[in-house]
Amino acid sequence: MSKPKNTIGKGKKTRQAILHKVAVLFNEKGYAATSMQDITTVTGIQRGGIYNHFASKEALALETFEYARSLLAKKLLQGVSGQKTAVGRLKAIARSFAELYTGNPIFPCGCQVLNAAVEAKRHMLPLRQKAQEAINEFQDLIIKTTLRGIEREEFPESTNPDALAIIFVSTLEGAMLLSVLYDDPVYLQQAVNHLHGYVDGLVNASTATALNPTN
Amino acid sequence: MSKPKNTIGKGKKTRQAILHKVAVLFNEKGYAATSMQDITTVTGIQRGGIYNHFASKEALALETFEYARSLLAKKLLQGVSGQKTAVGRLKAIARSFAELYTGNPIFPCGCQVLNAAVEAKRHMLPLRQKAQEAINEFQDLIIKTTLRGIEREEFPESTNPDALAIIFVSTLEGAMLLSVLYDDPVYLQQAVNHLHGYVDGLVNASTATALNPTN
DNA sequence: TATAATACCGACCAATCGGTATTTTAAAAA
DNA sequence: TTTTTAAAATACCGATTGGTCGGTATTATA
Repeated sequence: MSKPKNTIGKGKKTRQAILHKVAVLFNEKGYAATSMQDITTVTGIQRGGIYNHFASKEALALETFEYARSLLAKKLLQGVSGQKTAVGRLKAIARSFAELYTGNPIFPCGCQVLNAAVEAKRHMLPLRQKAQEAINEFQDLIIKTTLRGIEREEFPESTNPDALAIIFVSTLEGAMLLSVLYDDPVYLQQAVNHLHGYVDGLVNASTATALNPTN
Repeated sequence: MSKPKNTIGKGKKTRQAILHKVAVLFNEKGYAATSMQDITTVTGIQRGGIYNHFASKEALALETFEYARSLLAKKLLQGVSGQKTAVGRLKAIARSFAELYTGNPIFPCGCQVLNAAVEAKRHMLPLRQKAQEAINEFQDLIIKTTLRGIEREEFPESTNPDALAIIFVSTLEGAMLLSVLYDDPVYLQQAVNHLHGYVDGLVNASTATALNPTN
């Protein structure tokens, strides 16, 4: 009656389900505080089943991080895609980032990148490296957007894209931390307002002193 | 030959030593990833000796947090004390915060408050609360300094102290995270520059639009 | 249908976990 | 000194850790 179809993997399906549920779990509890027991509970799959898909707890952590990172990056870019001007895109980046962690976020308890960066400081170097790469990617997006804004003459030549990227990432990640800590979106909102005003300030001022290279 | 003096506790001395060394350890590895074994190694004191001073691993974590918090707060205030104007004090707060985590910090691997806030999200609620209180204290310092600046007419009446405090804390904590993640002080330095320019902007502009209440 | 491959379970492992009770040692008081 | 008290070390506990492995469903290929 039913063509079995070449369903590309039924195991891949559960593998994805594991990735998603464990990504949520790791983000809530942290890697070290999460036991394999917790993982079997949240996935409904026993130890043997988990280890059939992933070589170790650490390998699972690295894959969940990658899974969450790409998903969040996709969402962020979606929120930016509508904008045509560099100013609009930069503002959308801030707004879209804030929306990732406001309301009903895909992954509660804050940004995976920040959480991973904090947990993987000296040990778990592979995860630390992945966090670095994720931030690099975020910064590159901002830098390239800013450069394009300079080309389009939205921003003065003196604008420093690297410095702007640092301020963006720092402010957004810091505000996200506070919003999670107090369970209150006001911190993220305030950060978005601040960054919007900051970008506007670059446009209006023909002599942008704030972003000149100072070191 | 030697008066033993009424040395108020020799146990208190080792207790302090434990607090300091374990505060460093927790900040580097995190609470969950640190075992009592690690603690005996770093302190040179066996399990029984540790539990003679602290009721549990969690109690030890709470006390080390409090120890580090008060020590860092003291250092921060030292860096601010020389300033008389509100502008000078706000700038000193940013600079002094950055110096806490640059060069040879007392506690490597970043800010205890941020680290605790990340690790203690849903579980370890007591630690989470302590992190909230620490941030409250930091914000209050900035808010009160700003209010004083308004009274002294350094800042226009329209200045929003709460919003300014949020931007300060967000930017500094976020930049500190990046400086730890990349092991590069440039992020903190850039954040300090940005905040200094931001404060200057408030002074010069009689119509400060960026900080108006927008929600 | 028979056959092969995959997915999953659950008992089990040595090691380590946080914590306790007891003993030994050192310091303080008499 | 002697006595008393506090601090540190030792030995040990039950529970849990991440991980393994043989066996068994389930699914895909034919």
